[in-house]
Amino acid sequence: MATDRRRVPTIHDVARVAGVSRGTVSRVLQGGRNVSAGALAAVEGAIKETGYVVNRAARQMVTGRSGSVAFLLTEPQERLFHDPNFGVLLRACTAELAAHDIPLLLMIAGTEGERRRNMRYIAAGHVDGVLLISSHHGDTVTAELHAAEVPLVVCGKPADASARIAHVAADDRGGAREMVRYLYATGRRRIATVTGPLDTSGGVDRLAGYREALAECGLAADDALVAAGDYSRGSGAAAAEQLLGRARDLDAVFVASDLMAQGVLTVLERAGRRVPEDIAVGGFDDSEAALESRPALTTMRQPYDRISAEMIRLLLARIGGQDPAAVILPTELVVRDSA
Amino acid sequence: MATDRRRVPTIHDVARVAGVSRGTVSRVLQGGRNVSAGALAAVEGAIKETGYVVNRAARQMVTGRSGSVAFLLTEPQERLFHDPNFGVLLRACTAELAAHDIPLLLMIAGTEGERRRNMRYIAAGHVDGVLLISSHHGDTVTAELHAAEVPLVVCGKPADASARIAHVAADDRGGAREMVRYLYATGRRRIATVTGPLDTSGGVDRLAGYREALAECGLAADDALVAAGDYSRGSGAAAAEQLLGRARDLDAVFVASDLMAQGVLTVLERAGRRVPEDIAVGGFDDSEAALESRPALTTMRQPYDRISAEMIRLLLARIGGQDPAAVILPTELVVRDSA
DNA sequence: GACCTTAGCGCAAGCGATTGCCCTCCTGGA
DNA sequence: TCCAGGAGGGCAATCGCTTGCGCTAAGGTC
Repeated sequence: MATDRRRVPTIHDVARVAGVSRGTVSRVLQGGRNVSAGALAAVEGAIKETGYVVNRAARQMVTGRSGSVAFLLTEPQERLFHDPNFGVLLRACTAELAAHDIPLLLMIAGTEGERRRNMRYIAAGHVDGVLLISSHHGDTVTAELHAAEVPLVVCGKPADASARIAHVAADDRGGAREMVRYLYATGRRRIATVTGPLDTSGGVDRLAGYREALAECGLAADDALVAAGDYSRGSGAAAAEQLLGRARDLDAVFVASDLMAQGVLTVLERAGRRVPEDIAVGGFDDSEAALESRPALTTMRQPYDRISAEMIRLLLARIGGQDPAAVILPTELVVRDSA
Repeated sequence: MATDRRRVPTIHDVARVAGVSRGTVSRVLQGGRNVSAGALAAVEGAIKETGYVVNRAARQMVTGRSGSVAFLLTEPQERLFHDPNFGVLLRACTAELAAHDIPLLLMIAGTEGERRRNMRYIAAGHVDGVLLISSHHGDTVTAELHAAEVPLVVCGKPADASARIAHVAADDRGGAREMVRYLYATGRRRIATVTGPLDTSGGVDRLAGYREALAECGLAADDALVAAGDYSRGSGAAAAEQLLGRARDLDAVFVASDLMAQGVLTVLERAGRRVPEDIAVGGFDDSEAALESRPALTTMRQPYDRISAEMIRLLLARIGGQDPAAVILPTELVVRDSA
């Protein structure tokens, strides 16, 4: 505040004001072990008085910890922020980390060059850990980070389940299953699906859940009722066209993402099929898109707030030396107008 | 524990391998002034051989520069990522900074506590500069950062034009003017507007551009034709309801954001007004939303890639000690189906 | 009262980079 | 042959913090 100096106060200034040594001040900063109540109070007072804020660079030099973590996106550019889920996750992670006073570095590895630069940065120890948002089976980032022994938590199930990689995911299979059973319960018998990309766990698992539910309901699996998408709106529309062409009698479709469901809805509308009267549509995510659609989308909610909170918890545990753990969170059926 | 013994190479290792002193290695890192060609080659070889990466914390200690910048959002939580513009800007800034090898810290100051924490962090010198995304006139963040003499570039015109604050903005007034003149040129004579929040420069300037264009076209200003929104879809819908109630004869509406325009479109559809036959709708932003809408939105494109590039350029210049500058970038009319 | 613990805390050694200072050479002009 | 001038590069101080080491003094035990 009114410190005439433009200089930022250091631990030394605090020590002088408090009448103790720098070591003691540092001990207070570290939690106050082995510090008398008197010294503690003096130091805390001095910190307030001087407006001291620790110099993270200096701390990092000796501890080797940067006190920051990376939020690494390895999706292709276009999908990045078009898909509202990323934004929601990013915001939640930022807030969660802020509560721990840990800044979040946003890293986007769209191109190969960016990927390399970011890996270099991470491997150099500039961050304490990585929150990885990527799910494509082909990509090597997960393996690289794992090999580099960087504390890592992946959002979604990593492709290579054999490696013990900490991750947090929604219960894709269970969620899909519940949605399809719901469609069945409302009287639908020709239930199609638009899948997510099948080189992601989410895509695969939701399809598996769909099939499982069909079997449980005693409905025959029919490949004509399965169309692939890539989570984008456009791919949802394309898939819907296919389905309409292949199975004119379908009366419901489970779409593996809300964005794709929007595409499906527009195609159905254009084709003159009423939703939900003629065809019921169930989405997945409960993103912004679900509320925007007309009719409002019945969907499976992914608990992004809990997902991000768990990711942070797991990452901090990892950084603290604990073993990698995995968390699968339940989804929740949100019934609106489309089914 | 994963505390492996393979130590990260330091400048010392590089010096040893290259057969020079640490000082010389550092000189090479700083650009190679006063270094002979032979030493330079030796050092570069040694860097490659050892896989050396500078320790930014150590560098920061002596230079006082962190080598990172903050991307600070002070908008209320909800608007944050629902509005696709933020995402676009964030992505572009990240990419632009990455090209300079500067990591971006994402900071969200939704609540008062977050605001304080972030200000503290910034004031402590943990970042070299701030990209501020905020436009509400009431907020004090801009002033605070300016007072703290932190290199700062604001996206959008700062409320307090008197302070010399570096900023980059689209030509809101000119863009609005062009859109309204376009609507006039296509034969519209009862042109309404849905404004953005009037405590932001964008909101105010687009309204000013609207009025200016009306005057130029010889149309009378009519308060019944002006409804206020806050850039959100919902507010656009509400504004459209108002306008329909107040001026049933309107034949065009200039909406100050694409998101609001979506809201307007749904209301018009519900009211049985055809777009563009009965009523033309012009948006602003050319965001994702413009393409999603039905009919596809005619809108003014904000050049986000250029905006972000300019923001980074200005910020780096600021950090380098140059005086604050302002850049206003032209918008571009994108004609689609709604007008 | 002598002897042990042990809590509290000062001391100072680094962490890895930058940079001012100075010492060597080398070159060229007188 | 000498010397001035300048380029190249080594040396070491320095940035702010953490932490192991060891000293002091306050209790506890017998």
